[in-house]
Amino acid sequence: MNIEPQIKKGRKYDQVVAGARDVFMREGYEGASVDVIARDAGVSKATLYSYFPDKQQLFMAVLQMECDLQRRAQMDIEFLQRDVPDALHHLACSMMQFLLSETGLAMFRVCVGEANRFPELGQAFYETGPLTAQRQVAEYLQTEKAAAFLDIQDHMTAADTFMQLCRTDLMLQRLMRVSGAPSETEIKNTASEAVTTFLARYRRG
Amino acid sequence: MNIEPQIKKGRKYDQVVAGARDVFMREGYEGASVDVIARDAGVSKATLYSYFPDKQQLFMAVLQMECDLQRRAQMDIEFLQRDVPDALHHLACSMMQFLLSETGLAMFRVCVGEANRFPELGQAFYETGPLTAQRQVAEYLQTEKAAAFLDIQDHMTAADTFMQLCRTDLMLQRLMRVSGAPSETEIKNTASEAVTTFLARYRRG
DNA sequence: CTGTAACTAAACTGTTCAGTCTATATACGG
DNA sequence: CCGTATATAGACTGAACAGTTTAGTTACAG
Repeated sequence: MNIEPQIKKGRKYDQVVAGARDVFMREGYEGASVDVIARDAGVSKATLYSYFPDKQQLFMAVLQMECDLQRRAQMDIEFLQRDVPDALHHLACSMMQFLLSETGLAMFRVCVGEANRFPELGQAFYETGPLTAQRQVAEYLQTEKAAAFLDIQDHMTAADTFMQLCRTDLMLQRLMRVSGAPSETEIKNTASEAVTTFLARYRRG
Repeated sequence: MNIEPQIKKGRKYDQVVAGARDVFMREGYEGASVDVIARDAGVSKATLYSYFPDKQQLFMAVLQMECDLQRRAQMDIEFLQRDVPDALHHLACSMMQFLLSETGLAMFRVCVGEANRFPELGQAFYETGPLTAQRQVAEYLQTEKAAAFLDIQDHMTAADTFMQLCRTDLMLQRLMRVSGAPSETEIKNTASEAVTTFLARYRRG
């Protein structure tokens, strides 16, 4: 009888994925050696290979888990009550917080870097990550409250614009290792900027 | 006496860089083997190593050259005469054309993927690529003609917004290998969208 | 206490690849 | 036509690393 709900067989599954997550995010896909992953996960290589047929499958599992986590975290719906500009600002901040975090950047970096060699990887990431987020934003924009305030024809395009306005130069600089983690106020200012532009475009009347 | 201006010693320098360019852009940094580069460049491995001390230096040279090329190409100033919305549309199109091209994507992909292991690489790319482009846009926005039409406080921020509006979901999809090359009209539509939003925010009055 | 399933350390295999080296060939200035 | 510069093919070294195998250990159910 098991008390812990085991996602898959064996007690060390989570441990393996957690270790893999760390190493992949730190070193990228090619840079991460399976030996190091096993060591970091506190698990033997043989055990690792009893859970996953190969390195690529392991990586996909990590990615899937990471995207799920973020999706669940984003589902903060307390912000539906605020008035629209406020809600958008809140949304922009939480989006940027993730995009600019080490984890968010690392995932993006690895997927971008490896998309050529593993197209299914890039596609999986695109769908569970950015596309899902875009859908969530579009959904919000169709809310009664938002629709009363905004004049939008194509909700997916508008959502894309909004997200794009959150991915500013700040993100590029972090991606390219030009600068370190941005301050809280930097994020807030950028978010305000994004909301201002978005509202200039889509505010009703 | 040489007729061709040789950038560095030896007649095969350009050949090596050209070959390296192709392979790196096709396979990424790790994926590109030096043997393949040498073969593709029509040069022996020993020759290659007589020009460059190691793989990384070779890669940096390729990157530098590519950025220079694009910078020079962007310097199309015939568009200064058009009225502002037209000029912006033109600019957006030419920007997207590059960002969405195989070359543009490949450079971005490799730099992003490798920025962790080679921080100086990411920084070099950021400066010779996106930052330089941003400066050019900001410069245009300070033109008499543009300044008369637009109400901008912070030109670099405005330039960033403009560029960001050009890097839409289209680019993300291409980066992640979700879709193939976009059609001319897709680019034009997206550019129009970007210009509309930009003008909504910054048009004077 | 026993049997089985999961786990372990570590050696092993086969491959890939950066970078070196050697012995040879071509080109070109003087 | 000679001598040096540069080029060539391809063998070689040494390291890294994915994935396998083996022989032995732990944990736990019954």
